[in-house]
Amino acid sequence: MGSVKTKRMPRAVRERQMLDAAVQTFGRRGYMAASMDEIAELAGVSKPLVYLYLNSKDELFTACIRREAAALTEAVRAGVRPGFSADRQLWEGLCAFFTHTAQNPDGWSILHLRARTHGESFAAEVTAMREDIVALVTQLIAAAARDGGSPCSNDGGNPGHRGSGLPEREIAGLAEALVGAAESLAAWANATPGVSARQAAATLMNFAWAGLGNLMEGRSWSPPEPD
Amino acid sequence: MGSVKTKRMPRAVRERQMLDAAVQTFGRRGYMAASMDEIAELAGVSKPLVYLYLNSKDELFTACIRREAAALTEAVRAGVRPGFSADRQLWEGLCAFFTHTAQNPDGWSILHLRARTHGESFAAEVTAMREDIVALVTQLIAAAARDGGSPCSNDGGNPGHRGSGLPEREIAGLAEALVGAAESLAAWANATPGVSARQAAATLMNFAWAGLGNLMEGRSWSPPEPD
Amino acid sequence: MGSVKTKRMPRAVRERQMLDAAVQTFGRRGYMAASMDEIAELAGVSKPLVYLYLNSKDELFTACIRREAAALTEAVRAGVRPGFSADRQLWEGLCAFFTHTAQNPDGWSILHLRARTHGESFAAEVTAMREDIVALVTQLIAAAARDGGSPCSNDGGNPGHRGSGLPEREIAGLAEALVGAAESLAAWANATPGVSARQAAATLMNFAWAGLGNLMEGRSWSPPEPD
Amino acid sequence: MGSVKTKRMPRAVRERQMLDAAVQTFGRRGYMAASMDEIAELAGVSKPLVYLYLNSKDELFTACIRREAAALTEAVRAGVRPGFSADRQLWEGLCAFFTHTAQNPDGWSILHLRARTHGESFAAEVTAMREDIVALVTQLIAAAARDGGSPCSNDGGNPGHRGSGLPEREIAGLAEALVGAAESLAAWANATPGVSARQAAATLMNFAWAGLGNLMEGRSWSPPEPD
DNA sequence: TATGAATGAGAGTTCATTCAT
DNA sequence: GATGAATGAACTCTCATTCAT
Repeated sequence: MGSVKTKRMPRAVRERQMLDAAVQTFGRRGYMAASMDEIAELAGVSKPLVYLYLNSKDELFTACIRREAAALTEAVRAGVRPGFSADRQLWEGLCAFFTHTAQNPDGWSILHLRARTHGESFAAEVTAMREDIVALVTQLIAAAARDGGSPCSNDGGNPGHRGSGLPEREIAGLAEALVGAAESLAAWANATPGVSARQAAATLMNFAWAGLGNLMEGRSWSPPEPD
Repeated sequence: MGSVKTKRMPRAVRERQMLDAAVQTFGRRGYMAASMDEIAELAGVSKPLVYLYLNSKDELFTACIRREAAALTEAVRAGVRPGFSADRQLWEGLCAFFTHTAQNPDGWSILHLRARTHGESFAAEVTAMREDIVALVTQLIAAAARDGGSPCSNDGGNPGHRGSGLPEREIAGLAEALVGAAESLAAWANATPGVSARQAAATLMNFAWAGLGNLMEGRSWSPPEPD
Repeated sequence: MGSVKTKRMPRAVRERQMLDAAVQTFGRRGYMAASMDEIAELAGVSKPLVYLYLNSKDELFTACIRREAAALTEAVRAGVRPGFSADRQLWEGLCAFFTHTAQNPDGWSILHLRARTHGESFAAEVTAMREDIVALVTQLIAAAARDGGSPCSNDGGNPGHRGSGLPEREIAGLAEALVGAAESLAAWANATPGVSARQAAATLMNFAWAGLGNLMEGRSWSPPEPD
Repeated sequence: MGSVKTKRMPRAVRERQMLDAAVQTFGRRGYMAASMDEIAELAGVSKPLVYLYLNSKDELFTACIRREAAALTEAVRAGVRPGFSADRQLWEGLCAFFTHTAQNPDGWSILHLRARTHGESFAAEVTAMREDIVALVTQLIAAAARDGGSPCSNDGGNPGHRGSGLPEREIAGLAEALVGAAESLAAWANATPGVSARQAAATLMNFAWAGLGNLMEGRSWSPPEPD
C-alpha cells in the first residue's frame, strides 16, 4: 500500500549523490551562481534532504572542496612511487596530476577557480592541500640535488656540481613555480581539445627541468643596471 | 570631521568614481557577489545614478574590464621601448607588468580571475587583450632568435646557432607559456608579501630564458618508456 | 476575532486563491498598476509562493485571462441550449452573458479592458475566445434566416422572405456588431445600478432583432448626398 | 557668445508641444507605461521644464484629457448644425465623430481607453464630456419624435404614430445605446484599415435607425416566459 | 528516511520628482 | 526660461532556508 516511488537509500549513498551533484554544479557555475535547487534536482532528492545531510550551502561547498582535494592528493601520491629516480617520480606525479584533473574537470574547477575566489575559509582548505603537494615536489627536487644526478636525464649529467646543491629557499621557490605552472597548464590542457595528460606533463618537464638544470649549474640571467 | 558629502559633480568625474568603486568591488568579491548597492555606496552616490550613467551591472562590469585592460596594455607597451636588446625589452616589459598588477590588484583580479569565470562575452574582452600582449612577446622572442645572440645576455652568446632560429610555431608556444607563467606569478607575487616586481620579473626571466636557450640548442627532456 | 492565518494548503487550493486574488487585482487596477505584492497579500501568501506556482507576472496574467475566458465561454454555451428557436437561444445566451459578466465584474474587466490594452499576446488570448462566441452567434443568426421565420418572434412572421436569406458576409457582420454591442452594454449595465441582466438582454434583443429584420427585408437607411 | 542651441520659446508654444507629446505617449502606452522621460524627450525639452509647466504626471494626464475632450466635443457640435432634419443632423454628427477619432487616434485612445481605466477622477472628466454628447443625441431623437417624420428617411414615414412619442426614459436609453455603439465602432474602424468615417457612420445609422423606427412604431421583441 | 509547502531577505532595475545653477 | 545632476521609493524576481507531516 506504500508509495512505489519512494526509494530509501543508505545515507552514505545519498550523500555521495549529493556531493556528485554539488561538485558538478559548483564547478561549472561557481559558488554564487550555483543554486541549492539545481543541486537537489540534479541529485534527485528534495532540498530539505540536502540540508538534513549537509546543513548549509557553505558546508556543502566545503565538503566538495575536501573531497576533491583528498582525491587529487591521493591520485598524485599514488603516482609518485619511491624507488625510481627523482625525475621519473616527478614525471609520474605530473602525469597522475594531469590525468586526474582531466578526468575530474568539475572538481579541478572547484579547487583551482571557485574555492580560491570565495572567502578566506574556502581558500584555506585549498591552500592546505597545495602545501602538501608543494612539499612533495620540494622533496623530489632536493632528492635530485642530493642524488647528484643531473636532473636532465639524457645528457650525461654534470658531475662537477654534484652535491653543491641549491639553498633551501631556492628549492622552495622552484617547487612553488613548478606547481604554479602545472596548475596553469592543467586549465589550459582541459580547455584545449587534443592535449593529452602525457603531452602536458612532457611540456612542463621540458620547460622546468631545463631551467632547473641551468640554475643548478650556476648559470643565470641577470637584470641590467637600472638607469 | 570625516568626509563631507560632496555633491553636484560633472558627469565625467562621477563616472570615474563609479568605475573606481566598481573595479574595487568586482575585483574583491567577483561579479555575482558584488552588489550594485555596495558599489553605489562606495562611490558615494545613489544606485539610480549608477544606472543612469552605466546602464546595467553587465555594462558596468564590461566597462571595468575595458578600462583595466587598456591600462594594463598601456603600461606594458610603455615599458617595452624599442632601441634596446630583445632581452632587455622583455625584462622591462615584465617589470612594467608586475609593477602594474601589484599596484592595481583589484583591476588585475578582474582581468585574471573574475572576467574569465563569468560568461563568454566577458572572457572575450580579456582574450582580446591577452592576444595583444602575446603578439608583443612573440615579436620579442622572434627578434631575439634573429639577432642570433644567445638569449642569455651574459654568457657571451652562442654564435653557432645564429639564424638557425626556431619554427614559428615553437615561438608562439613559448610566448604563450611565458605569458601564462607571468600571469601565474603575478597572482603569487601579489599574495606573497615581500616579493617585489623586479624579483618576480627576474625569477621569470631566469626560468624562461634558460629554457628558451636549451630549446634553441636542441636539448630536451624525454619521458621514460611506459612500463 | 477575524480570520486566522490559514496555512499549509494543497497546491491546487492555493493556486485557486492566487488566481482569485490576481483576477480581482488585475481587473480593478490594470496590468501595470497591479503589483505582485498586492496580489500576494490579497491571496494571503508570500510573494515567492506566487512565483513558485505561477512563474511571472506575465504568466499569472495569462492564467487569469484563460480562466476567465473559459468560464465566460462555458457560461454562454450552457445558456444556448439546442432544441429551442433561434431567437430564444440567442436570448438565453445573452442572459447568460450579462448574468455572468455582472457576477464576475473583475474577470470581465480583464477580458474586455485590461487584456486588450496590454500587448499583442494577451490580446490574442481574448481574440480567440471572442471568435468562438462570434461563431456561435453567427450560427444562430444563420439558423434564424434558414428557418425563414421573421426573427421577431411575436409578429406572425413574414413568409414571403423565407429562405431568401442574407449573404454570409452580412451575417458575419451582424454577428460581429451584435457581440460588440453586447460588450458595450455589459460595461454599462455593470456600471449602472438597477439594470438587471434580463433588462440588458431585452434592450439588446430589441435593438438588434429589429435591425436584423429590416435588413432581411431589404430596407436600409441611406445617407444624403454630400453638399 | 551665447549657446546657439538654446531655443527660447513662448510658454504657450512649449506647452502645446508638451501636450502633443503627452497625448501621443499616453494614448499609445497607457498612463502607467508612459514615462515622463519619454514624454519630455518626445517634446524636445528637459524633464524639469515639463514639471515647471504641468506640475505632475497626474496633472499632465488631466490636461491631456481636457484638451482632447474639448476638441472632440467641438468637432461633433460643429457637425450637428441646426436647420436640417434630425436624421441628417445625427448623420453629420456621426460623420464628424468618426472623422475626428480617426484623425486623432491617440487622443481618442486617451478618452475611450486610458482615462476610463485609471482612477475615478480621470474617469469623471470623460464622463462629463460623454454626458454632453448623450444630451445632444437625446435632443436629436426627441426632435425626431416630435417632428413626426419617420426616422427612416426613405420609406415614406408612418403617419399614424406621429407625436405619440416615446417616454423620456426610453429615449435616454436609446441615446446611451447609440453613443455606446458609436464608441465601439470607432475603435473598430480605427483598427481596421479601409473603413472610412462615412462607412462607419452609415453602418451605425442603419443599425440604429431601424431599431429606433421599430420601437417608435410600438413593435418590440419580448422575452419568452421564464420556465 | 523523506518531502510538499512556505517565507524573509535581498538582488537588479525603473520612475516620478526635485535641486542648484 | 531652461537644464544637468541626483535620489527615495517601489517594482519584479530569486534564493537559502525551514516547518509540518
